[in-house]
Amino acid sequence: MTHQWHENLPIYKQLVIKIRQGILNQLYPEGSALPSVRAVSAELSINHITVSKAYHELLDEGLIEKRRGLGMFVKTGAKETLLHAEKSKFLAEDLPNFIEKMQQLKIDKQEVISQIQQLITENKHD
Amino acid sequence: MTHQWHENLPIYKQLVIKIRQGILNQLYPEGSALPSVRAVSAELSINHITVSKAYHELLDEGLIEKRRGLGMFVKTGAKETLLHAEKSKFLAEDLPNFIEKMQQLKIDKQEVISQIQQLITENKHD
Amino acid sequence: MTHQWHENLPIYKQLVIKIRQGILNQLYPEGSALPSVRAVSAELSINHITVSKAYHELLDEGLIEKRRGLGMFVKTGAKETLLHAEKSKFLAEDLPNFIEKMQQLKIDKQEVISQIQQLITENKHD
Amino acid sequence: MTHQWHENLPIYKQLVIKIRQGILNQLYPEGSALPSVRAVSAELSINHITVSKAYHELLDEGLIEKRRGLGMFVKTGAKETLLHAEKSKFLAEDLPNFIEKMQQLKIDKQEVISQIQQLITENKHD
DNA sequence: GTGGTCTAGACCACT
DNA sequence: GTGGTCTAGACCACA
Repeated sequence: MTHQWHENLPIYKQLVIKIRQGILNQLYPEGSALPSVRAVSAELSINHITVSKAYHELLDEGLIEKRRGLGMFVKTGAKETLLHAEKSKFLAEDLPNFIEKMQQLKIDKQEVISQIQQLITENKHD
Repeated sequence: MTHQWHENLPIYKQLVIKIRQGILNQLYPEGSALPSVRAVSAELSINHITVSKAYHELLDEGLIEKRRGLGMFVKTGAKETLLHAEKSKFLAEDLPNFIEKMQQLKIDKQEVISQIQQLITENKHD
Repeated sequence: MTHQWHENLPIYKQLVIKIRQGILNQLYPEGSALPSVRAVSAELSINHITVSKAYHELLDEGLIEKRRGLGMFVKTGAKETLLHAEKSKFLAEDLPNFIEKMQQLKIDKQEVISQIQQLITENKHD
Repeated sequence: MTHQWHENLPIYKQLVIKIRQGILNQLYPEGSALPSVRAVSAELSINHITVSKAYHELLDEGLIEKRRGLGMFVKTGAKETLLHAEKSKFLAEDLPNFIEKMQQLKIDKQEVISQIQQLITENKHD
């Protein structure tokens, strides 16, 4: 929310975000192996070091672990950790920022609320 | 590698945002002069080139104008222009992003809505 | 003590160690600037990325800070932090390991103690 | 980038160390057979090649020998050889390193000496 | 001037 | 096969 200038983000950072989402989406379930550095670098046509940098960031966040000679694996508990962290951040930062901006711009609250209601009900399958 | 893409906007960008808010808040009413580059750079202990860069960005956005020998002034209509632009951006980007994130994290919609209701009613001047 | 195989350490890691010592030695007093990435890479004839990696590790440890456009600076309190951390590690890991090894190898305790006494008194200027 | 150069010795190296200690401890007396590669790899859930690598390192050090069709055996004299080698290394490397670090961190020598005295006397069998 | 990112290609250690 | 490190050289954003 705060700064969604996703475009100018360095490639490795975009990768980090994509993988984080993959963990949340069960695309990479806990215990599963991430695609190898080489595989990703080949698939996306980017340097392997760039991929490695992304994986290291996830390593530092404690979301994945290295098994030597085998590759990178999603840690057990990673999804929960992530969900928790992002939820906290959302409630502590994004929500207040959002509301503050809404007020500053004198956006009609009813318009916002109805949009939220509407979009939520559309995806009732959640 | 775990680094700052949080509040680490470039200084000049932070300045731009602060001044934009100043225009919205009437801190810098239309027609008024902005503090000189020298003054700002001294007060914030930053390079004058950084300040200059911020002012140029505002110039390019058409929010302020240079009066030779006198300095930078807020253009008439600046506030309206700004309000319009930011509102559009809010509705087209921030709101959808916000909602998407809400859903992805399965945040309870009622909690969010009630927070919005509450904070808005506190500031009855809406 | 544990594994002092300093040789096989990657260059960037050796650099990290050298700079940590520099901070302890007052070679890089708190608040002072570290030599620029380029300067170091030129002086040691190593790739600038390698230097950067070392600086990042110190950044992550909270020993140095980046001032944008200006370079890397030793944080205030860095020396104290370092000293504390290393002392703790020494007492909690190195000392016990040392003693355990001494016993396992049945090294004469008097020999060790006298060596310590001797070497310490030689450097009385501490 | 803040990573593991702590206890993250390669697995085969950890094995080598463990077996060396086993020889010193009489867990593997001279002339006795080491557990088979298969047995070790199964017990520790590691690749048999890793185990093999460890055994080869011990072979190269002359501490064990291969008896064709029977497996690996601790050589006669192995314990003595080991004790000698480790003692030399301890006195030539570990002790000086230890003392140097002690001085650099300005650790009180009396504290260290008394700890040594104490822990040694606890194990009166010295 | 500073650091940050990326590429292309090489070599190494571990399993 | 896996990841880790390094080089040489390029381009960019920030101050």
